[in-house]
Amino acid sequence: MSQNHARTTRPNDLATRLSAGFSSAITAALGQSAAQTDPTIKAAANPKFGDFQANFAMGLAKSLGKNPREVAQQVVDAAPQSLRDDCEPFEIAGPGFVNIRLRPETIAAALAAMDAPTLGVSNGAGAHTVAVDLCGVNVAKQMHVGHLRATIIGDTIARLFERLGWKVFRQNHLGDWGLPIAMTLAALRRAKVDLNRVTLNDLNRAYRNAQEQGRDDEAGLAAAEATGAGPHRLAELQAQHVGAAAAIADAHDTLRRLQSGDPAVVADWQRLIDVTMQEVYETAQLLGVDLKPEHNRGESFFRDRLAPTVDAFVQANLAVRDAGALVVRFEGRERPLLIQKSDGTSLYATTDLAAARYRIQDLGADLVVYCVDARQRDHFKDVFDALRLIGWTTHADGTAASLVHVPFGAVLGADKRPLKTRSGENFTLKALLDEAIARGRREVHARAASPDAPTASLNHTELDAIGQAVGIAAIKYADLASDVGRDYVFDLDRMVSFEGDTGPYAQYAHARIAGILAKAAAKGLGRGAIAITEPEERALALNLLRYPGTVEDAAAQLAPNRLAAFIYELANTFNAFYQACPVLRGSDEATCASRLQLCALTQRVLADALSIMGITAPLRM
RNA sequence: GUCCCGGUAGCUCAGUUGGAUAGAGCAGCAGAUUUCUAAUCUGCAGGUCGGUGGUUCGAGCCCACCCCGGGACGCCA
Repeated sequence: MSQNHARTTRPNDLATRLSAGFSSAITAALGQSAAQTDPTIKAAANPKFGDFQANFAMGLAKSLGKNPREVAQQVVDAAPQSLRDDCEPFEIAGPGFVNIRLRPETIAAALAAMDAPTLGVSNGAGAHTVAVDLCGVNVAKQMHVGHLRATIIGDTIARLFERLGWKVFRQNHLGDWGLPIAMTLAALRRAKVDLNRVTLNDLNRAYRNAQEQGRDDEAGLAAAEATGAGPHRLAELQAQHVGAAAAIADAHDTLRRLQSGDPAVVADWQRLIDVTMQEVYETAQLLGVDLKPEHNRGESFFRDRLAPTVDAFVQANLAVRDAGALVVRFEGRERPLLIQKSDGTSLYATTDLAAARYRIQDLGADLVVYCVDARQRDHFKDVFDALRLIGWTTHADGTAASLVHVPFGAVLGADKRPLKTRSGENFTLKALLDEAIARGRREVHARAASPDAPTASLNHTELDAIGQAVGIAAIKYADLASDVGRDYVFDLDRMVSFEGDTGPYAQYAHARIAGILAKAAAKGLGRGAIAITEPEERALALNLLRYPGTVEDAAAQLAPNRLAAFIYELANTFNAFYQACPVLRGSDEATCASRLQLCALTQRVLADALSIMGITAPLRM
């Protein structure tokens, strides 16, 4: 599951350096038999234990039949000079922990090394390729909260890999083909609707109506007959039955004409896609998500690959007929994967198989990530297994691609049930975003009304822009900050309350830094070498140094919440630093220069981390 | 019925190779402001980590069983 190729060796990383130092110390002290022991360097659980701790001694002592504290002492005594130079004298504590406190010069040097355009994040220069399945909208349907998650989680994962220098293919697997679209298209054409003047709302309504028209209420008819419903009700249901049959026949006819390339039908179909996608792109832009027409790889893109896909499974004897349908069976699993319906048409699994093959073999993806609703867990498990059975996960050079479903949970309302409007419909994404932006703007305007607020001099338009950034950050951060696999309650009050672990809190820390740097620039104050003296400076510095490793971990684990946790910690330690360590007032020139440098680096890291989540950081708020 | 995911403070959640006294935020209480942006900071209080048993020097984490909640289970996607 873990994508280890997202991790690289960073010799400048402090934990990496400590780990290497202790490894050689262990070998020197205890011989080759212990050479494979992981020093297990971790950030200290508590600042009073130092900056890092090494936990190797207990396990090692166990296997050697020795006292853990003695083992720790032996290893510490054998520490190479480079390790001694980096650290204060080691302490052995508790059952055998080695407490590690870095010398301030070590921290300062590491910060100086990090002060490069990359901020210490390694750049694989396109050595690896990932395809990220995201967004997944359906043509003629409004985006709702489910698409919010598929879109922003996918975009963040894509950005994580981009930041690490991977070649990234965003894949928007549109629902733009098949009977549902044909039903909508047929209904619109029957009604002679002018498709040059329709909005997505119109399409959405047509889609719903078409679905309802097509719903063949045989069960209702049977029940009505059985319970002796009145003749009026029976006639109604019979009419519905007949109407549904006609609508479906029309849809099938439309689908056939679409598939055979009837120019008029194809043009109308394209128009539905254009109307839908225009709004999708607008929403993506509003959300700070990189999603454009070139990322479209919808169902229609794979339509000519479906038959060959089915054939390949049949040829390989992996698909068998069952009740007229074609299924792939798996060892030790009851549930088969259906790849062709009994009427000979294919279904979503078929498209997913074809799409995965395309991503691996045509795009050359080493890793294929699916940001899709958690309810499709079993589906992807089956699809992935089917792909492995037929061998499509292997590249021409024999290397294997990894397939990972990032299942995300539902967005719930206050009642802990899937978020719905009062009338029982899904909230459109647009409505949610509009509300969040309105809230963000209200807060920003309210604050700007105070004469001594830094934003007091800004005009209405400028404040609106900041408010929009705040509102969007509130929603995105709240979504990305918890484990994506879990459901969460959509509580706008909490998200835009601007207190605690929120996007606006991080933006605020960033704006505070920007304020200091602007004042310093106005006074002509320069930056200088960083010197770590106060505990708040040390805490901030150590957090900054964790950034490259955090980006790699978040990518390797496909876990945006790791990045969010880092952002919160950084904002938090900065605010504590801000409180305790004056930068511009009451500090001597060298301290001021050092702290300005620390501020500048913090701002860059904060902005960089937020940018991976597609969140903008205003200079004033 | 089978399978999957979850259950950690009043609420919302962190906690990945098993490590010291289980951490945050919100809500509550007590403090800090002639401010480098108080959308902040400091402190206090709050826990049978669903339960039972097991493995281990050591378990929120690993194993077994059970309880509770949610979800998925061939011709929708």
